[in-house]
Amino acid sequence: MFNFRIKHKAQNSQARTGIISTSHGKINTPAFIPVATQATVKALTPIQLEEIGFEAVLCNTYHLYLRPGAALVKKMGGLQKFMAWNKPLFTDSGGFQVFSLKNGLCEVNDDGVTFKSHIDASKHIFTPEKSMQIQRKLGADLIFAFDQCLALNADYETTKKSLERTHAWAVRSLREFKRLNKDKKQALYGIVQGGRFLELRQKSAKFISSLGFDAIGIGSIFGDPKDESRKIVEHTLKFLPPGKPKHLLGIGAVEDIFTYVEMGMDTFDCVLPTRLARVGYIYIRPESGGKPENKFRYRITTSKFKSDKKPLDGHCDCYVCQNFSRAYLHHLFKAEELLSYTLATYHNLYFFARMMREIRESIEKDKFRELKRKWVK
RNA sequence: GCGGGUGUCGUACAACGGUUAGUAUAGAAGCCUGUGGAGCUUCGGAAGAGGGUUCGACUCCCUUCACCCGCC
Repeated sequence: MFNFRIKHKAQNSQARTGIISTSHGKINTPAFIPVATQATVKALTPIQLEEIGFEAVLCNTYHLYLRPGAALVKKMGGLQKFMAWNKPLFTDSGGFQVFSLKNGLCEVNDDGVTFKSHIDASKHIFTPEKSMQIQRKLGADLIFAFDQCLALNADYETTKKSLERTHAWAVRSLREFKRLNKDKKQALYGIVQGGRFLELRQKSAKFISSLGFDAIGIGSIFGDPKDESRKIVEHTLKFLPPGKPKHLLGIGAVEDIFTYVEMGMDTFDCVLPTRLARVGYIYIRPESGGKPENKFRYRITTSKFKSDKKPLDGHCDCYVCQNFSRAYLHHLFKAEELLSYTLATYHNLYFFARMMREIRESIEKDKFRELKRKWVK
């Protein structure tokens, strides 16, 4: 099942709150979706994710297809059962991972993408149909059409060609999805591409909207340069159906989230808080000095924290900040102790969950602008 | 005690009688937006001591000190 209900629209911006309903429960939007690449949000248990307050995570089709394999996941009862996450779940289509494979490990033609596994260099092919079949076997509630991701600096002709391909793949993805999804268990996001060209983005937005996807994702936005990314998303949104959920793929810088929530985006997935946690970046709230200039974070590994008794963030009420000092986290990172990953990830994700909760509350009280001003000016 | 060997960044190793003594790792600082417990960038850091040979010694010689191995 799938349903999206808009709860509240802001008065002086496009920001809104809503609820995405799936077979595995609800997602209150705007929401940040942590990435669980290999069917795990690295270093955390599902119980911890729930405790932090997340209602959905996103897994990667590319990784799970290569290992342990979609058939195995299906045999184990589906992704949710396999990873003990009994809540809404997304899978990415594999398009981006294939795109980001290094030094020509992949080759794209109109049919699909041929690529070599980063694990054992074995050869594989992804087509829109194959991506749908794999995502069906994995069994996530919310899945993505197979698209071609492109670098933002690609020239017009390249982008145009790529967009035509993505559109053809969108049609094929949807057709295969409908064939497989007779029981309506899953919902499919179409993906808008078009690189840095507003004209192509517009064309893509209109085309993808016309196909009848359950929801829309916007792809190939990389956050920087900010002005350009903002213009692209803003322009794209003008041509998308207002009543459908909109997901911004791969975006997760704090400043960007405020920007795009204000424009009307509903969900975001990003590796930033988790990946950065693993190398010692700690997010801090504005009350503690977090601001766009420092990207709301600092590095706990710097030697000045060696004997700092304070919590990671003095204005954070998460489990980590209530119980551990910066000195302890600093030590764990220096000693490469496993707990460092868990504690830093827990804190960073808590930071995001709380921020999103505050964003939702502010929208419903018509105070999003004030909250945004407090965070990003 | 005798014989042999080795002394080079914190650690492990390298080269060479002649520009600025190299590499790895550790250290310091920074980067990461649909993969990355990985990776990348930058910086700091060394000839055991003393003497001799030589235009010039980390390199060759001597003394001394330290450590290692073997023997009694």
